[in-house]
Amino acid sequence: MAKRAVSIYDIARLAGVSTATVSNVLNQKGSYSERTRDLVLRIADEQGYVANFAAKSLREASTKTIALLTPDVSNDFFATLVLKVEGLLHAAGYASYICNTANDDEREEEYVRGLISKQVDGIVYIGGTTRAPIQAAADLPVVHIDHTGSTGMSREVYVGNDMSQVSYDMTATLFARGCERVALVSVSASLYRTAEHDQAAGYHRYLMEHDMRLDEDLVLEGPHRQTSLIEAAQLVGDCLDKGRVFDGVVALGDRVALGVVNALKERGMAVGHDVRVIGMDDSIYSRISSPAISTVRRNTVEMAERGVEALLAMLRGEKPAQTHIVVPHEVVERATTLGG
Amino acid sequence: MAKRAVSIYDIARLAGVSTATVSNVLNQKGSYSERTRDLVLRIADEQGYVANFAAKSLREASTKTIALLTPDVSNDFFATLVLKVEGLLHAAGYASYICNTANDDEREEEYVRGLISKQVDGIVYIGGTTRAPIQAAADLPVVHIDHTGSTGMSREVYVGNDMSQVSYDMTATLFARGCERVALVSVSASLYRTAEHDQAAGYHRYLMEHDMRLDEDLVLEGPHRQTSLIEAAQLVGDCLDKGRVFDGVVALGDRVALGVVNALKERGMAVGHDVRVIGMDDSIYSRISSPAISTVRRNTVEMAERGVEALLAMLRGEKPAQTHIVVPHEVVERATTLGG
DNA sequence: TTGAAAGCGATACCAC
DNA sequence: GTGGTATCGCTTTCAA
Repeated sequence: MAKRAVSIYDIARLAGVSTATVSNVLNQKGSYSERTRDLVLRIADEQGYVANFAAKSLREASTKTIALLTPDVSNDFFATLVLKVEGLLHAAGYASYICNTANDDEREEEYVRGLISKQVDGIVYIGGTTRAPIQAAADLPVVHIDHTGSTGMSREVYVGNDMSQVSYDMTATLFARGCERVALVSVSASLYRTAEHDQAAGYHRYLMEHDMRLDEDLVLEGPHRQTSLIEAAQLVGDCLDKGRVFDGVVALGDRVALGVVNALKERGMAVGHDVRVIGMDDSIYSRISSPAISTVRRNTVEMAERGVEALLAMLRGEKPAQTHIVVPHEVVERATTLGG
Repeated sequence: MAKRAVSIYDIARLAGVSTATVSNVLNQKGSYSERTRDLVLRIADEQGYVANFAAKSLREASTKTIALLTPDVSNDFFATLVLKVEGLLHAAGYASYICNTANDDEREEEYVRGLISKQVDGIVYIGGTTRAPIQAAADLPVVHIDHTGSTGMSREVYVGNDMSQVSYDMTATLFARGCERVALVSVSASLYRTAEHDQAAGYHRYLMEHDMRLDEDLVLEGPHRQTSLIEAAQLVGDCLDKGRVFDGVVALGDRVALGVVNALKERGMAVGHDVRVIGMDDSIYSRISSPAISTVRRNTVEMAERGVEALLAMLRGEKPAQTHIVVPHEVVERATTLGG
């Protein structure tokens, strides 16, 4: 915003017509002669007319803007989702606000208040967990992508994987490869992703279904919220130091898995043979590791597509077909479980 | 936006005062008695009043919104900048639009047109290159962070490293460690970062200043714009296959460096001894590699701070102290140049 | 086909 | 200290 831009009035005056006609032509609504259309369009072009969205939004009660709330865009899993969601929304004529909440409820509430004031048409949560419902008279459509926590809005859609099944499949993969004692490693940075208990649940369930006892000593959880890589390495190192024995590791996140692999390698263990490891997210971390880390592909592209699709439907006033969309995941085995 | 929210009129009516008074109280402007203030505030609170920013923006010709244009937020270097810039702007009361331009001029122009229509107060380019100037009557403040290309606006500030000096220092580091034939590897994905010729320039300059001939065979450039990791590995592999000899590699980017390191390891070369490698950005890629990759820390935090500072100054109507801010960089040596 | 005018919600000038 | 009212730029209804 800076110097006064040309308005619809200027165009109207220059074209010798009314603002109503100019508006009609510009929005291809109502009716007008071909002559006036060409005239108006020419003048608008000459004057470099650009519609003022603030005015339009005020009048139409719609800003064509969506807010993207994510704990941290510098996390590559979230960033990939943000990229894709923004792209799809842009293609549909919506602009996207980016808000980094740090998974902090207070911060998030403050953001949401501001966003409602800014009259966003909808909200997309990407990753993380929300504990507090939205406090507002507004009632806007909300989509949760790989995010837990409800807002209390009347229209919300959840998109994500069946996380319990994901960790179940991870655990199953290790046992299928011959593991007998499988540890679970989770650092709180993985909380950024979604509620931890869902993820641990599948691990527990697998053990129970196969008549195995849950050994608390093999459930490693880190407290910090930074550098999950290093923290995971420490957890595993400590565990080994205490003389605990395991031959498989379910790591809740590829970064965690990478830290685990590094720690095991340092201790001289043959990863993929002595100990098998599986991570999650199919991110760059699992691919660049040596040995390459087995992981779970969670299908971010489909999540983004289904989420945006549902949001656009709600914005059109339709009722989304489903409120809980489960995107299929897929175990991708690499050297850390296949050996070789 | 959804059901009609309470407006300043509702508050005025309920409080038995005028909208002018309500506005004054809410904005702490003008004068009003303590009694009316308390009354208005109480009612506003009871009604869950939230100011309508569209109206405010229309009236004040300022949206308190900034657009962040970046080629690709899923690139972790850019994402880190986006995260930091957004945080600082948020603290200053500005919301941020996120726009992924894919470094495509046409796409970028379309974005900018929309953003001007949306009445953004300013634009921050983060990474990449822009070839086309902004076509618009609007004149808004622009900040370029690690980005090349001017917009033609009257107020713009550039923030970044001296990229020529960065590659000069990278080259110098390798020679200082005893290298005698140093290759340059750049894949076009590194173009996302900034103009390539600046980066190559330092390499050339170092060779010239030290009376060395530039060997075209050792300048490896990839054409694609994806997975710089794999592409870099191929470039280096091909180069070795052709029997070319080198003992040092300047990789324009940590991902590129990681690809190079992987390729060299696969060929059985001792990275850090037979061949030394240095990357750039001090990203996660250089740290998780084994051996750890020497790199150049480019100081994203300071870039974000200086950039936002300059933008806020311009938004206040001040003239920024400098239009070209050079943020210092720093070579970080690790195993790939130190050996060991 | 075209236009006059009301109104979206907030601000600010100027009277009182 | 308080309030009436014009105004920001655009859309839309209704009449001509």
